[in-house]
Amino acid sequence: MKSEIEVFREFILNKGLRRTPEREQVVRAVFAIHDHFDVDELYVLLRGQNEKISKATIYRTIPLLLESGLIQEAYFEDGHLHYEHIYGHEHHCHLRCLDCGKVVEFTEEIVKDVEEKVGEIYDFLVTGHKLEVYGHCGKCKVHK
Amino acid sequence: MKSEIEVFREFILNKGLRRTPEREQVVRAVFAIHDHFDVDELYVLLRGQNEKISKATIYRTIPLLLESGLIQEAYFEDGHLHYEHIYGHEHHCHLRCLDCGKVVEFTEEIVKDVEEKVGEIYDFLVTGHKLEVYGHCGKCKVHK
DNA sequence: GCTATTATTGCAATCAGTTCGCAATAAGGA
DNA sequence: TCCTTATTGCGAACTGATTGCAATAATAGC
Repeated sequence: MKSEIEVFREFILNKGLRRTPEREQVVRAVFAIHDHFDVDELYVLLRGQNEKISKATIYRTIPLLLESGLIQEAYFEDGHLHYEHIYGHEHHCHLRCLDCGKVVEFTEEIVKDVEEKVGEIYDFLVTGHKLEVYGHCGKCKVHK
Repeated sequence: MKSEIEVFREFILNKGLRRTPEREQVVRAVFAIHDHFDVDELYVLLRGQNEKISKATIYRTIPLLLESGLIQEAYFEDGHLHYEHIYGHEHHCHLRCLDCGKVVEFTEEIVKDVEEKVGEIYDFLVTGHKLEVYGHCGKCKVHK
């Protein structure tokens, strides 16, 4: 299996874009975080490694990562989007605690069937889904 | 079944808040739009009816509508959240076209089972879910 | 390897959506 | 009817994200 950097380089090449150290730093940071992240976390991580990268560049790199399929939007919270890397990971859904914000990942094959069924009914070429289940986690639900 | 205004009034009363014409205008606007909406659309609608309401008040009313269960967040797009009224409507999911932005609503009972199952496994008190299936609609997929 | 072309970067200015401070207003209890 | 204080509207402020521009650096052609 290709590494994420290889996938990214192929993508960049195919699009006729340029391979820059800044973009690859972002790719590495994204795959160094094994959790959901936002732009600011990437920025802090890279700056902490003495990488000289601007936030604007990170913002400009995000759409490339989305388009190349390396990351996807995970959820919107605290006024901005959070992402997660998906390359090399099987698809999963999120279970979120409305009180403490804890997020658990789970997989559910049956949603694939829903995708297929809905796509047929409404004549869509379905490419994916996002399922978020929410409620109150074990710790938080005792206070309810 | 209680009307949305009645539900809202009860909520306001229970919270010890005050019943104001501005808040009720927002409730009416929300239920006058039979589609997804954002804050600006509410504002334009209300202003078009010569209602003198400020955007700040609409922003301040949204959390009340969420908490009272009259509306829910539908999706994040174009840099801001979009909502939909849910009181009096059965739960539904969204099928979205990634190209033209078209949104189709559908219902899928099976997701309820997923909720239950996942809640048990991870010890969550599940209160709801959000499922968004995306792809390319009939019109847009021909260009792919 | 060198040069020319032009995509990319960093910075600061800008923009859009949302929140906040504050004085004026008005809801609801006494 | 009066009093207390929540709510409103306004504009300023804030935040996340985008953009214009000059400097830089990646690629293609020689």
